[in-house]
Amino acid sequence: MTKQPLIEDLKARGLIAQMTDEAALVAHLNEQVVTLYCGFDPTADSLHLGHLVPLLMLKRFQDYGHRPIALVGGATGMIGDPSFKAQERQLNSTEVVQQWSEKLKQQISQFIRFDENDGAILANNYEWTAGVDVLSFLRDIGKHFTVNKMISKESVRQRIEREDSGISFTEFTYQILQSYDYQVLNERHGCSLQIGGSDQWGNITSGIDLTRRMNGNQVHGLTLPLITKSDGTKFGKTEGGAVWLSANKTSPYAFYQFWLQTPDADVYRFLKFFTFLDLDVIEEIEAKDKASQGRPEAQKVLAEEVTRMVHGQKALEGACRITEALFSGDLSSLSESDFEQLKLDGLPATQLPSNMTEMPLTSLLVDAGIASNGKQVKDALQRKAVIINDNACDMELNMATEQLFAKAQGRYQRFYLVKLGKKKHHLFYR
RNA sequence: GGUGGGGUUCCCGAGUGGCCAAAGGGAUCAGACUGUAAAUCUGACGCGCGAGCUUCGGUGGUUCGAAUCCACCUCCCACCA
Repeated sequence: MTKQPLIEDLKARGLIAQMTDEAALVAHLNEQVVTLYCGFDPTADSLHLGHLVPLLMLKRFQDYGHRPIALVGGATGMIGDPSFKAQERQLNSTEVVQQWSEKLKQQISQFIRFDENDGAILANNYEWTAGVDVLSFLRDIGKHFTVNKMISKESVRQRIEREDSGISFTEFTYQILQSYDYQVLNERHGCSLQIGGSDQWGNITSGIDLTRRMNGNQVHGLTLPLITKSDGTKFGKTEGGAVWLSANKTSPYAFYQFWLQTPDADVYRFLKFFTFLDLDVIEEIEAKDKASQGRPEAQKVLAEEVTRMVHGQKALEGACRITEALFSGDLSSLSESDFEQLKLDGLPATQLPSNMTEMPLTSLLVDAGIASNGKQVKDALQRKAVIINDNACDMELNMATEQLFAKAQGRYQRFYLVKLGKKKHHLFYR
């Protein structure tokens, strides 16, 4: 296989924001199997899309023969990274952080091979941080940091200079902890490269300094760009908040839909960021899309690739089945078992309550989670945007829930596909 | 501990006795147009189908009436000690 050099590929994909001495790093990567690490702090019980790029980055390195260490921040997660955060964070309890750490470990193992002899390492910094006593910490580690330097970091500057917020000593110390990780990993595993989001640059360079001072080793750093959207809104968010990698928090179907709705202006960039497709393949797709009128193929490719990677082939097929059924427009072709299958595939579904006499349609839909409040439903009703089994409803029918969901109205007497707007679908059944 | 400045609906941010469910912007949702895209335009945006109900850090008070005035408390920030 004639792959182009790793760094060249990463550059071409737009995946590098900053790196320490490029020539030295390239040479280093060419000479040997490099052990590199990236940290993931447990700030929730699942990783989300923001973590995906660095995670895939580890895999990219692994595919090129290097050895990744995925570090779960059981210790750093207890402290909270202040980097570019406007406000002090709420501390989580030890138990919660540990629980979350376990969840992250499981997720990370889906992406990176940890099973081989010379393979990757899954570590938790709690292991070497929890037992350090204060005096040792201050004398052995703290002595290598000057406050002057710590204060001048761009990542904490706004917190220090801001009028309306400060920074606790706890969070201020974060960079020391992360630096310590690098030093320990260098010592134990010969780790010589740390990667992370571009907000991590300050923490990474701190760690490089500490490693040089304590271990006498010159190590490297590389950061990835922040993923932006062309319209300036935040990437990775939907109505319901973050898009999670856990199927329990974001269903494969919702995940697939998220990618399918990628704007044209972003989709080719995202293909480079989030898939392992070769660059010339991506270019080919782009060229083809440009040549053809109408709807591009790229979103579909993106959605398929990423959903398969995160949730697996079976889940992808389920997501496609739902998509096909809901957006092809023809409900009448669905058999009774098709409906059952949609339910299994993860189309949001709710059993109808037994008594709907007094229940407005708004309440039913809000309770099912289709809309967050009745006003949205009301608005939709007024615009005839609520559709039950192909029949548009209006405001007059709001109190007629019982007859709307009467047996005779149901497909096979029991299925009701409710559409709110063009994209929100929900299955009711009895 | 002292002095000063703050805490408004998801976010930013106006409002300083009635005209305030509270300007404006952002985010979000829906409609038109499209390609489940973008841009644009329109509407919604505390809760409730509705009558109506509950908000402006907290508690009390002044007043016919308070987000707006007073007291106390609380939290945040800056400077000084």
